[in-house]
Amino acid sequence: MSPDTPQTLLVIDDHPLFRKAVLQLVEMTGDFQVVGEASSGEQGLELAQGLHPDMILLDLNMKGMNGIEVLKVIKSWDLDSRVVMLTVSDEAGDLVAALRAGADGYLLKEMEPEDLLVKLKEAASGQVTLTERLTRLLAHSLREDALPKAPDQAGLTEQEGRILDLIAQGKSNKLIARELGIADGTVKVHVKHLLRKLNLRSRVEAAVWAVEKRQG
Amino acid sequence: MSPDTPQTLLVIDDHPLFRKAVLQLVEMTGDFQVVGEASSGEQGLELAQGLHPDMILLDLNMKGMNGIEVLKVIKSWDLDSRVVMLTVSDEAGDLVAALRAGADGYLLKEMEPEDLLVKLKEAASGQVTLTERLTRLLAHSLREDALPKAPDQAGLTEQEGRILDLIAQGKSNKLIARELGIADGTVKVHVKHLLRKLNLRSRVEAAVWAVEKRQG
DNA sequence: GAGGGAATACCCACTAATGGGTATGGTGGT
DNA sequence: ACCACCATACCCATTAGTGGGTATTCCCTC
Repeated sequence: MSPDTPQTLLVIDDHPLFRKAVLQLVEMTGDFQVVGEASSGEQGLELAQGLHPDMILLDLNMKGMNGIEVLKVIKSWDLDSRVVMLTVSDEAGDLVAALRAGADGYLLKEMEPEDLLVKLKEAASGQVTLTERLTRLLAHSLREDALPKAPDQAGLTEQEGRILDLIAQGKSNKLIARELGIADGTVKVHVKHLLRKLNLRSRVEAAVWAVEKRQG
Repeated sequence: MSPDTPQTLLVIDDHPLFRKAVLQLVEMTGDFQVVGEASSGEQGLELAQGLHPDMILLDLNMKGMNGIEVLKVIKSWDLDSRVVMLTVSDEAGDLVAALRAGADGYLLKEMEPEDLLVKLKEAASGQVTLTERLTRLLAHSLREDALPKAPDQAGLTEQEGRILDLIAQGKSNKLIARELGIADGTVKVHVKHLLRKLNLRSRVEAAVWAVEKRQG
């Protein structure tokens, strides 16, 4: 946490030109010292394990192992290297995946070099750093996540509710039909309707949702 | 989206002193016009429905209906009011809940008044705004979410355990295949095997069983 | 070192189950 | 009379589950 001693840095990126650019940028100021460069995920893992750098700059899109896989392995080692993802992707999914896997930062290559440096220092001091736009992406993706998880059972009719219960017991349409004394095809119609109302795609999703709601 | 006309603002907070402070702060500049104040969630809902304000400042911790409940109701109405949560809580859970429920911002009462104003304007222009520290909290809570995954179902191999987990998330064989990078015929084989080992008759039963075990 | 057994992954072919569409009737309530 | 709910029927495409077979790898044992 002392900003006095330069932080050791490992750069993992399969684009040599980019590695060189980072190296130049980062060593101009005295804040970081690049102790290693890797041109692939596999090589990066070796170096990370050998060098225990304070920080690792990790490209997301690489040939061979992609950045998320590399990140997971590094985090599973429990070194205390901070790992910042650096990528051209502004896909919400990639961002969420990276954070779930334990990334300490997620920055875009298209950033201004000065900003990049600022963000790196933030990450070095233990902060999680995202760009403004990514923060928005994140919030947005959370909401998308939330939609299918927030079905409103209020919209279901009694019969649909009963059938949902039976689905949540793992029963097939045929069994449900027998239990309710109605035709097999009728059950299918009700299932179709309740899936629509709950905004779900299959009886398995319905079962999972119902069980989680029942218990959670 | 025009920053020319002042945005109408509704403040919902059960602390009168705080409402007054916001009112003063916000009306000093010409950016917002407070068109209503509510001292409870219930009253806030009435006013929101009647006034259709451009923005709603909503306290999270209130007697009676809490802020999240109020937020959900407002968002279910599909007015196009932007809602910014304002709270003393820096609990990650509250933050995530607010974003999932559709909050357009989440700010802390302990912020500097000037910063608050800046953030409000950001939110007014359609951005999602979080403070720096909250961004970190968010990232952290995502990681916590990621942890609870425990295979090791008795008798199941690793792969079978992984696939059972995915079934318990409601996924189809095709999706599972893509996620694991294997053919979907192979997934079927694993499903067949795990159903046998667990003495179950369908993936729905498997999903129910896994979810119940996970939670109960 | 040769077998045997698990685990993984793939293939083919076949049946059952599921989900979507459309359509027809019969209720009961407003 | 209209509307929501329920029940049924039929058709169609996709998905899921079963059975058989082949292959490779790794590990254990004789």
